Amino acid sequence: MAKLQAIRGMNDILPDQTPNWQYVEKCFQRVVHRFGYREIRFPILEQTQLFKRSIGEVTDIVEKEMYSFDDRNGDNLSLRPEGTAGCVRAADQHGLLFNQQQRLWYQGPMFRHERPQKGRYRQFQQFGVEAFGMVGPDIDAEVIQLSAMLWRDLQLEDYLTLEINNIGAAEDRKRYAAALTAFLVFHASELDDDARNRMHSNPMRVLDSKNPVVQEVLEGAPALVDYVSDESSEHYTELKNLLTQVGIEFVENPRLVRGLDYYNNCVFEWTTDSLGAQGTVCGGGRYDGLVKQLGGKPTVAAGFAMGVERLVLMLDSLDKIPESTAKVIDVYMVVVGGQLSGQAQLLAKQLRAKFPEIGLIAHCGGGKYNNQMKRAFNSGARVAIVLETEANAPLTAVKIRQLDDSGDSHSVELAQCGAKLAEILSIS
RNA sequence: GUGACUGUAGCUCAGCUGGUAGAGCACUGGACUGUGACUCCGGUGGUCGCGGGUUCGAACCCCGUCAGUCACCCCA
Repeated sequence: MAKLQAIRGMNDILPDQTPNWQYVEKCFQRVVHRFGYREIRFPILEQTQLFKRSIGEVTDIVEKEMYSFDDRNGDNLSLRPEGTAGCVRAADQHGLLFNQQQRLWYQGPMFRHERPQKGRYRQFQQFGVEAFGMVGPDIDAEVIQLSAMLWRDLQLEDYLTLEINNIGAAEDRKRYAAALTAFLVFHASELDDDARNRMHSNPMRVLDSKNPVVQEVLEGAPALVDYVSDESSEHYTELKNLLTQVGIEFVENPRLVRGLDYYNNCVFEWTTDSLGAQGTVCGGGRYDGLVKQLGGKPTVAAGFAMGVERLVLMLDSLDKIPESTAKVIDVYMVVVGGQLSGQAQLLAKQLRAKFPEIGLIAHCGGGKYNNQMKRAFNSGARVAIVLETEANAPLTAVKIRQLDDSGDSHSVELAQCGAKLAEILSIS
């Protein structure tokens, strides 16, 4: 029988890595709190229909990347491929949206059946914010500012670039798409297969083709800007002013189009060149029509999502994770001789009760002094408490040894153990 | 979904043109040390990703499959 292993593209995060994740998660929670966003949690599984209607029937995500299946009732369900759809569904279902303003954040696993690659996995962690009920560009600026502040806290600001674009309203895009398709059809012979395949179904996706030949053809293509309404342009201009006022640098990328259909007006991406092919760490924008599209009362919205794996990868490769992140224990209790087990466990219990904040490992499994001391050092503990007696003699004193360079060792009576420990660790 | 490369002990890897698996680290036993050391001696540990095929014989050749890595694609 074949060895059991994790599903392709789904990673185990081992104890050596979890501190890095916790570091990122804490940073995010701190930042989000600063802006007054509240957490919302919603299911990993939803009706497939939700994603089809929000993300778009002809997007790659829905067409070929969703984990969909019929459950025992015959309902077609999907593992969520992103967070916004579920967030909107939950918020609307519970009456959080109509005539209200909401600032929400979420975090959790998303699923997309893609070929695994660096920074791209079939189960991946996303972290996102969604703001509902605010019309002006100030909320766009706010969510961007929130992300920028996270980069600052994570010391990544020098490695990320903000790209923005105005993709206009849905009607604007419809007119533009028609014009673009006409252009592409005219130049079809100069395009690659990929672009030809997409020029009818989703012409705007051709814009961010990486093929230089295609890009050259696109030089002469109609520009989206020319099809965008005045209202939309004003919104965009105002957003740029706001970003400038709060000191956030950006580059305008007229080719920036997002892969999910619900976006409109201002969209943005934070990208890096330190991650290989998966350069986008965070992406978002406005989606004013989505709530209505999903059956709710019209409610404007803006938000973004970021890939936590990519952030952790970035922090790792740039060596931006603080040393202290890996939380180690403080005390390792060395227990020489099986007859001391009971007393060791009792002493450990008392110390843990007395100093709830310290981490204490009481050695289990026997073994000689040398090996236990070795484990004590390798554990990262600051001190070792050594329990050892002559054969069958009662335990009346312990040795507290500092595991730093000093190597100081103190012999103390059992009753004084706690006090001495507190003194050495400078705790009360 | 397409392509390239990779898959040998817990870890890092070696194994020449096919002849019944090796090193270092780690772990562990002992010697020496008033004691995480150093040095020395010994030990545990591998169905060579999995399944077929060719061959007297395959970790090494062929096919398939699974997984990993990177790129395309797409996106976070």
